[in-house]
Amino acid sequence: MTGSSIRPQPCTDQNCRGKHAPRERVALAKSICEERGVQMTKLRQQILELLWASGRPAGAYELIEALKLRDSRPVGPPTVYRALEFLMMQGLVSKIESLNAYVPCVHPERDHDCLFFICSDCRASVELEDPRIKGLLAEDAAVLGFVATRRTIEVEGTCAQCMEAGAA
Amino acid sequence: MTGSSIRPQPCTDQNCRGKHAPRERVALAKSICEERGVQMTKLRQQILELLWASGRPAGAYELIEALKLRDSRPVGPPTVYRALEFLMMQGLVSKIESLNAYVPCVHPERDHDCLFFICSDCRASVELEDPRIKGLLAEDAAVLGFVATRRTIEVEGTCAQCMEAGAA
DNA sequence: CATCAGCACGTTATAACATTGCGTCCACGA
DNA sequence: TCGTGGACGCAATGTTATAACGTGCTGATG
Repeated sequence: MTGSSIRPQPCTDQNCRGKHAPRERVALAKSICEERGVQMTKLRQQILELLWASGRPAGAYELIEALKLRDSRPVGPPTVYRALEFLMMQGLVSKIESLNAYVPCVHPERDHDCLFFICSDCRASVELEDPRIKGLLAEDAAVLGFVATRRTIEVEGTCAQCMEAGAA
Repeated sequence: MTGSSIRPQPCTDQNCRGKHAPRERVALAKSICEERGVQMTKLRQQILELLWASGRPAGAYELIEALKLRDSRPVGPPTVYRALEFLMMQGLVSKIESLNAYVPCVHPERDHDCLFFICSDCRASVELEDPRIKGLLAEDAAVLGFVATRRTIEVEGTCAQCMEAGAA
């Protein structure tokens, strides 16, 4: 047990996804963009909504499909990738590298830098923040004289629900 | 500073890549396979050697090219991907997800679970072990009731050499 | 010895993910 | 009114990864 000092800030309990209404998160994203003087266009917003609606990491081509279905809007890959890039720049979306998929960031209002737990079974992902890990990474980087710009931390495995289901 | 307790085990100093001779590491890999009763075939060994020779993360298709050049041996993508999968299973190679590229593991003899620092400038990567981070991840996973099987920790940025070069 | 199982690897095709390059439209300010 | 810059449309292409199926070797067993 390292059970001392600073605890992780997992949004108080572990699964924010259920707690924050997608609409509210999208509204928050819009206000953030406004503050920053950048444009939350219709396309960008739709993509963010789709990601929130999805409940699990979504690939770019899934989003293309979804946009086509949702309002018969045919968009090409570059369009979607540009929108995703914008959303990532703004910290509203993260890419899960090990899945080549994208998820909405639960706390764009805070400075992110997230840690993802990804269930190989149900394909869901949970986002967590753990400043202690961030600290250790900073420490290790300092030892190497390395100046970090981006961190990717992904843990694959089986989530609690799937463990139970599997055990049954 | 968290400068107490257990320190990372970065192979004593930070950049093993220079210290361990590729040949010796390949030999080690072979002996490990032998112990485990799995086959280090010619192809697998060649790929491992190429990765060691490369000095930086190499993509699967780069390896295909290299094999073609090296001994006019034309292999298809599935062949290379299978070999890489084997090497990863044995802990001899890791995939850098954020680059879609592969690197040889410096310490297959130890239980790995590595942390990579990747320079966006020179494209080199440095592998580190930090048991403290592993511990924190385990702790966070436990809180979620999550059973982890694989960890991906990648830090992108600029390495010390490139920082200096850039500053000049 | 025949045979059969297991495996590594070969081969073709295709899926999945991502980018380049260029053109158009539109809002906004000079 | 014109020019500028950002966002998007679009065609083509590049890059990464896998599916599906076939072949050849090796080693165990009857």
